[in-house]
Amino acid sequence: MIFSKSCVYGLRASIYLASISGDKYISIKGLSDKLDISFHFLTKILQELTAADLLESMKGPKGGVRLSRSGSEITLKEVVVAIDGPAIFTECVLGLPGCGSEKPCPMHAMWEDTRDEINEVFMNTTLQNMSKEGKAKDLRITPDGKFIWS
Amino acid sequence: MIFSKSCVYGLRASIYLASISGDKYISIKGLSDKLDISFHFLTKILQELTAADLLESMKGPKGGVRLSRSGSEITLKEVVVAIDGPAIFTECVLGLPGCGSEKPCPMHAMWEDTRDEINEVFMNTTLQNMSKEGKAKDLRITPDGKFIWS
DNA sequence: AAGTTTTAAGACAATTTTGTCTTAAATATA
DNA sequence: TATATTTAAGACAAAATTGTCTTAAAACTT
Ligand code: SF4
Ligand code: SF4
Repeated sequence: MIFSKSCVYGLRASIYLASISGDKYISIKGLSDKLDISFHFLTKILQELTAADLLESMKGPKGGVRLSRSGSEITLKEVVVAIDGPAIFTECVLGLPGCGSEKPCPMHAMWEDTRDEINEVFMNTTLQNMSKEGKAKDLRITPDGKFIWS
Repeated sequence: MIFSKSCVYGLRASIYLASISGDKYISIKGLSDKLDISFHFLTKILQELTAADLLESMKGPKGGVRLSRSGSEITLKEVVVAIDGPAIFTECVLGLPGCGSEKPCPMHAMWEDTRDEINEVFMNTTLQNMSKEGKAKDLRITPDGKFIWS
């Protein structure tokens, strides 16, 4: 699996948050119901995104989380890096330490271009790109087909 | 991490085996020393490759493992699929079940091309490609720099 | 001010992955 | 045939990831 489950959950939640207009806080309970992710687990993941300043949170009634910037200003790469770290964009197949520097591994040449393309794609795609695409075409972001954009 | 550790170890060992000429069996103990991988763990991984008919094994003195075909006829993709399964070549970012079919996720469009490129690269690169490259340029396939091609 | 709702923090448990060890079976050699 | 060497198989342990639960702190409501 390319990304950890935490990362996938973080992406799903971020994309969904980007689909919501206004600056209201959305409760994590609501998110976890909608996205079919364990509430406490999702809370921990979103805390990482809050710590990375991608989300803002508010306690109490009317509290919850929201994007700290417009969804058009947050890239998928930022979300991935906040949860899984930058390895996928900088390292490679054999995962040798000190990659790409003086002594590469044999796979470096074959992998470098692909890795850079992954980097490009994730750096150039925003949460808004994904939420608009998903909403417009009514695409799912959960395993079951029950998810409904709001 | 894109591939599991088992998969990375399997790739390292396969590439090294492809660098050895002749049809001698190479002992797993020798491999594990050379590649700095736990002997028993490597044994288990190589058993998967043997079960997938990528390696042949022989017990007893003079026993060990060897490629079942020429390194020029075994692709990196075959090794990866044997250990980690085909998911990376067929699935995607959000890892939703039944991917790419009737109801894709919003990331499908952005990811499809990259995923197919990964597939191409791994399908078109052989163990011999990698071992020749590594041997010719004396590139490392282990974390420490002590590895020496033989 | 008191009570309710919600995130924060962290302890804890379950699962998966990674790694170790023991025993058995097969093969070569003496 | 007896012994040593090596893979096969699987039990077991350690570590990382994933998931659950409890308590505390903050913010709103009455
Ligand atoms: S040399 Fe290149 S391909 Fe090899 S491990 Fe390092 S970054 Fe990855
Ligand atoms: S729809 Fe495409 S990108 Fe989304 S999970 Fe399925 S294969 Fe991956």
